[in-house]
Amino acid sequence: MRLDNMLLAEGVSGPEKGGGSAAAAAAAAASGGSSDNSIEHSDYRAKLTQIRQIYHTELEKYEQACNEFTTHVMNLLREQSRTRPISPKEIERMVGIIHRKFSSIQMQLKQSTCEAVMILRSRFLDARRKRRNFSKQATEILNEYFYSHLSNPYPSEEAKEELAKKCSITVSQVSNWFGNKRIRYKKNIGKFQEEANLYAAKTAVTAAHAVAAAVQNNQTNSPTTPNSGGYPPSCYQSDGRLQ
DNA sequence: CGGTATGATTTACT
DNA sequence: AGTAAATCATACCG
Repeated sequence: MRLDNMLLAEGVSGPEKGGGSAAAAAAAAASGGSSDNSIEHSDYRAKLTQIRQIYHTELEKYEQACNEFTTHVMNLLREQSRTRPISPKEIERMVGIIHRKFSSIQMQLKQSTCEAVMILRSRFLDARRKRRNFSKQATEILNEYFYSHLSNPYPSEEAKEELAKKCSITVSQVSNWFGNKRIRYKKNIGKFQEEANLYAAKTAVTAAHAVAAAVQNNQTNSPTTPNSGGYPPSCYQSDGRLQ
């Protein structure tokens, strides 16, 4: 039936103690397959797990109640069997009725669980749709990286992960940011000149500090220029592609 | 309120 | 798979 499939797909009625994996898969599926799950999704997963737990405990309760009630009725019938003949067919019929009643109750449980999941999902999607600007600190870090790698502002996967961690955002958000930044910078370099100078100066200062520290440590290495090709905004081209 | 900045999504290309 | 470019939707600010 429909509800069962839905709950199964949502990881609610799947492997009972499978842990987050099923829920994570469900979350990934819910978000349309884009598997950028990591941070924001933990909240979603936690709530889904909660729903699943409630669902299972309730289901078990109903199951137990059904069994109890069945045995109770059986006992009653057995008692009655002393006064009047009771065919096995009648017993079967009674049990059938009871089970049907309880399964209809379970259906209600499934339905409300489904509703809860749907609400949770829509909230989750809404939260995703809402845009929040990154913190000042995060943009600071991202800009620092961008302008200090202006000649090749394409962070590797590891670099993205590190930036994501530093900024407490997801890796795909870092990718988005760099995508937007690259295109917007290229589109109007002039508008970003001030910002570029600012961050160039900032990294220069930190580099100077590093050099000073190195000198103080008597490490007379030649200061490896931190890749910032220099102030001229030499527009990056990704290997052979002219702007 | 209107304009701009900005994060996210979509589309197309390689 | 990763990116450019266009576009969408919202946040932010005067």
